[in-house]
Amino acid sequence: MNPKPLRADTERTVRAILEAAERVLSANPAAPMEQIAEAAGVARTTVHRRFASREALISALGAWAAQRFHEAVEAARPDTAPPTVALYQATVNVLRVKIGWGFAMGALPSDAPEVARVHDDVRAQCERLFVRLQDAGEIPTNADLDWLRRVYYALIHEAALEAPEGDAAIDALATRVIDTLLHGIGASQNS
Amino acid sequence: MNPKPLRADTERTVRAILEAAERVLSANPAAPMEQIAEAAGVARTTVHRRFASREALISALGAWAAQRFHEAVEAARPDTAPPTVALYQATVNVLRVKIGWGFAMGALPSDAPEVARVHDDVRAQCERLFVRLQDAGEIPTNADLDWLRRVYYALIHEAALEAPEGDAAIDALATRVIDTLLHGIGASQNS
DNA sequence: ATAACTTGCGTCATTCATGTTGCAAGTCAT
DNA sequence: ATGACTTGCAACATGAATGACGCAAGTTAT
Repeated sequence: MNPKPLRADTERTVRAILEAAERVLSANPAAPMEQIAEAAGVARTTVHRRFASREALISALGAWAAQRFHEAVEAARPDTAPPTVALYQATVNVLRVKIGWGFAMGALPSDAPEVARVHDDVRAQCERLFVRLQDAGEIPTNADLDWLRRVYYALIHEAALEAPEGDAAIDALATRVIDTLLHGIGASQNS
Repeated sequence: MNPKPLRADTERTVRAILEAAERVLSANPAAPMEQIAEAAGVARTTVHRRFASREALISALGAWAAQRFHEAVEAARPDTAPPTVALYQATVNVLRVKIGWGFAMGALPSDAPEVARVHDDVRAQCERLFVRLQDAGEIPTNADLDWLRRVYYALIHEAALEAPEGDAAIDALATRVIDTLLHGIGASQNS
């Protein structure tokens, strides 16, 4: 997909800029390019060299996050692994990405068709997984799958705000999300 | 609270501007004042006459929405009505406000202490209501009340995106929110 | 080692949003 | 009806963000 492999130099710079953009813009979506450059430890002109315009940077940020999102779901093998396992693994993986790239994933008006395509793909995978969960008897067959998916996204979004560090904490978070999704507030599940 | 009662003229203009700001900014938070003025059907200078700066307008918008939010919860008598009734009524009322003032309520970095105070008040009312629901046996006593409240907010936020018109639709939405909150995805409650 | 590339810095042009003011015409309250 | 207030319009001032250059110094790959 990349006809010309980037120089090691360049790649480091691009990554630094994207990470800085996530950090700065999540605090203030209207932050000027200069703040992003400063946070990335580069000159403002360098940002403009890598990303022609502010819009291009935002767009690239969205595409980058969408890619990580897609990888996170793929890694859970939602179409082949046992559905309850896949749901748990996908939750953990997506939580990780969302904690680090929350702005780029959520508060971004991504009008890019390429990004929309990835999100549609993930949505389709999510819905297939829910159907598999229904077949396994984990979800009632009369459940509204669209509402289910929206609640699932919303719970992940909410949980990611806690932004814990350790693996154990993220496991606990994922467990809580799935518990709440399937059984609502109340006693934790004893499976 | 208002030492000088506004002229009928002025009040209409102010309301039109606030409503336009909600509409325009929810579509594009960085929209220039001119777009807001246009949407309100007034000249740009008039907006500046009523609100000294952009920041002042945003702040007033947040304060206005916070007020409606507070009224919505108050009207449900959360401290005196039977807790399940209060929960339902508060959900319906807040959904109404949130549908019309979603931007001002949610996507607003309200640093104003006055607004923060109102939100804190509502949060306290919400938590008292949850305790009453625990006492009534509707919520397990081992529930994490903070997580519960955050999920409740998130579900209302998500439900409000459907933005239905009729009373019946909002009733259905509130029922779904509470059902999901208490029992998770699955068969609807048969109370 | 060398050729190609990248970066930082200073500089400049341009565009755009914001905020202000004065005045004529219209609206409101009493 | 009258005095006070509000609005639209046009014009102006200002500041900030964006984006583009060229050049000297440093880095990378082969």
